[in-house]
Amino acid sequence: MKSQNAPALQELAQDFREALRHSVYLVRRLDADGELSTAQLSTLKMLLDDGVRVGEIAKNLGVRVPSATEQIIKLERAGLARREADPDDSRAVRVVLTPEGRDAIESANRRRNAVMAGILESLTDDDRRALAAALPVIEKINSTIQN
Amino acid sequence: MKSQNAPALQELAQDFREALRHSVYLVRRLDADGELSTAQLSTLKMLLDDGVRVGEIAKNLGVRVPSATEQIIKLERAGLARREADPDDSRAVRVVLTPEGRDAIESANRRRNAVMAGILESLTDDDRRALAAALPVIEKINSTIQN
DNA sequence: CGCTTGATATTAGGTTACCTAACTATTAGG
DNA sequence: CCTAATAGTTAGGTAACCTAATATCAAGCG
Repeated sequence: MKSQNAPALQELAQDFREALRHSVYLVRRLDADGELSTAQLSTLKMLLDDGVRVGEIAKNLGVRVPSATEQIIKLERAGLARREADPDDSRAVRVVLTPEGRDAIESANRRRNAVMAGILESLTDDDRRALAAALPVIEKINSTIQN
Repeated sequence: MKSQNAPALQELAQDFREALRHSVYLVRRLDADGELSTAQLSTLKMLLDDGVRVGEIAKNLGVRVPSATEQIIKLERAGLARREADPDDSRAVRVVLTPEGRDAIESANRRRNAVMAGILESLTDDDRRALAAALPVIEKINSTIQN
């Protein structure tokens, strides 16, 4: 079994990487609607559990702390997030969503989900089932970024 | 059935977009090994069918022509690709891989596939099966970028 | 208590990869 | 033949990442 799995693993790795690499461009296109950039939406979504520290945002996104800071400053200037002092640790900063930020997530998602739904609509039921079954797996793989 | 599918479609679109957005960061990490950037590997791979025009590369990647030109110039300077005059249309340019370019694809893929295979190894057989089943679907979705 | 070590975040400066607009060269159609 | 469309490049700008350096604060230890 091992000797049968080993080559399949390599091939799966190759094909999956290829698919993800292509998806990078798809995401860019989907997000190029002038609402929120991919990076800003990703950063905003981190704030849905209230009061997140900058370092955590960076870790969860898989970027360095200065990159997270930069995004947060942009979100703050746009009125979508706010930085507050951490009561427990005055080195730290707690980033919170503003109501406008919450709305912005909603709005960007609505529009982009509609576009994606339009694409998914052209698939077969089997295709959609296969996709749905793989999503938890993909998220499991994505979560390895945090280490 | 339609009325049952409609909400599921929205939810699937949302979840899939979320997964892909996260994957953007995973791909960035995987490709941050100093070999070839994501953009350069993607551009190089376009050249595997020999003699591709700049406009086609751009279209297939989902970027504008000047962005493709920029990548091609970098690849050319690195000795990985070459631009040749199109015999049929002297406005056009045919981009071809050099042997070094072919090697570079090989080498970048080998290393990164190994990392990805390591991640996939920690999954269950069912997970890998689900992932494999979804890959053609994802590529089908990705291919909508060209329009 | 005071000092050093480590952690948290920001600032500064640089790179990559995209974009639009403007330009050059060539083809094709009326 | 001349105008309109097409292919590509150049110029200039922006977004999002990075590393290195800095300022602040926390925590442990002599």
